[in-house]
Amino acid sequence: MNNTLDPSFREQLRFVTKNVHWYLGIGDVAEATGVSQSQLRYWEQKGYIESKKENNQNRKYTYGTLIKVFIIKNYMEQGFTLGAAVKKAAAHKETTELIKRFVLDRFEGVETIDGLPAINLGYLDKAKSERLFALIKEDHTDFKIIPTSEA
Amino acid sequence: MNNTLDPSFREQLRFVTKNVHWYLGIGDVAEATGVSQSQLRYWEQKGYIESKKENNQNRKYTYGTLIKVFIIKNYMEQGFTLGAAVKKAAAHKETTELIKRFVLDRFEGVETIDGLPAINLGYLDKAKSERLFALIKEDHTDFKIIPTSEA
DNA sequence: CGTGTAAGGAATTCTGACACG
DNA sequence: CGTGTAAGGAATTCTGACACG
Repeated sequence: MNNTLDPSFREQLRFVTKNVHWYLGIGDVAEATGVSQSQLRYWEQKGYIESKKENNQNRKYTYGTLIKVFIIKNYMEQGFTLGAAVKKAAAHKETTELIKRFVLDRFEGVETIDGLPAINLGYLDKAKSERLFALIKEDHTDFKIIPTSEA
Repeated sequence: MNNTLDPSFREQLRFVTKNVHWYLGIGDVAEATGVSQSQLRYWEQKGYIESKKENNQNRKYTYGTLIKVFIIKNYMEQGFTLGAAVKKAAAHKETTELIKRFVLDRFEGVETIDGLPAINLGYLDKAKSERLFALIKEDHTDFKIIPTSEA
């Protein structure tokens, strides 16, 4: 239908997450995680992490793999062996995906309430009698419920 | 019902977002957005986007810049000039940061409720009488409020 | 204004081997 | 088991210039 940007934040967010498929180079992953390039190649050879090689060229990593590498590294620093760290990291893999799902499902846009930026999270209940907002404050975020009638 | 692992998911998330500072190469940004490398260099020269050059070497871009580039490109495809597209893209810049703030402030972990993955968003009210959860379902996400006493 | 290209140099990544252990 | 390094080649990115417009 449209491959252009809708003015709505929500549509924008969906559009971006759906259409931007990006990868990181091995140097960027090594730099960000503190895990060496030789470690990354070895971990891949053992099947612990994955990379993509589009045209039989350089390795490219997803964001999920970047995080996985970082978590594995930290478990190793806690004393786990490489193999054990990999197993532990796998338990956390689902989290990022769930958060992404939540944001894509519930993010309706950014508004201003009481002079603060407020994330519109849509209807709180199925009866659609109340709307839920997340008010981003200086050092924390509060929820605020607003009856639909007031809108 | 708590699937809490090692350090809590929350701590893990904070730790990761706080400690993993990653960048993308120009080739990765070009590949992901469909904007050519020469365009990216020109846009930077004009001050529309930024890149970092750690050791006076190759350009590195943040995720925010990646998104900005993608949005600019799409506005241009809608007929806006480069300059106009940049201004429009700027209006969306804050969104990603706010969502990140919200997730870091409110994400308490992933649990299981009614057999579904549920994101624990902490107390709904200041009196801490109710907790808010986001239940991730097949094709949408519902909120669920649970009185603290039931916990 | 905005982007592409050819050119030569610089920085990055590749593989397979070998070292250490 | 897990990582580092030296080596030579391949792929990537750099800048400044020039073209088109």
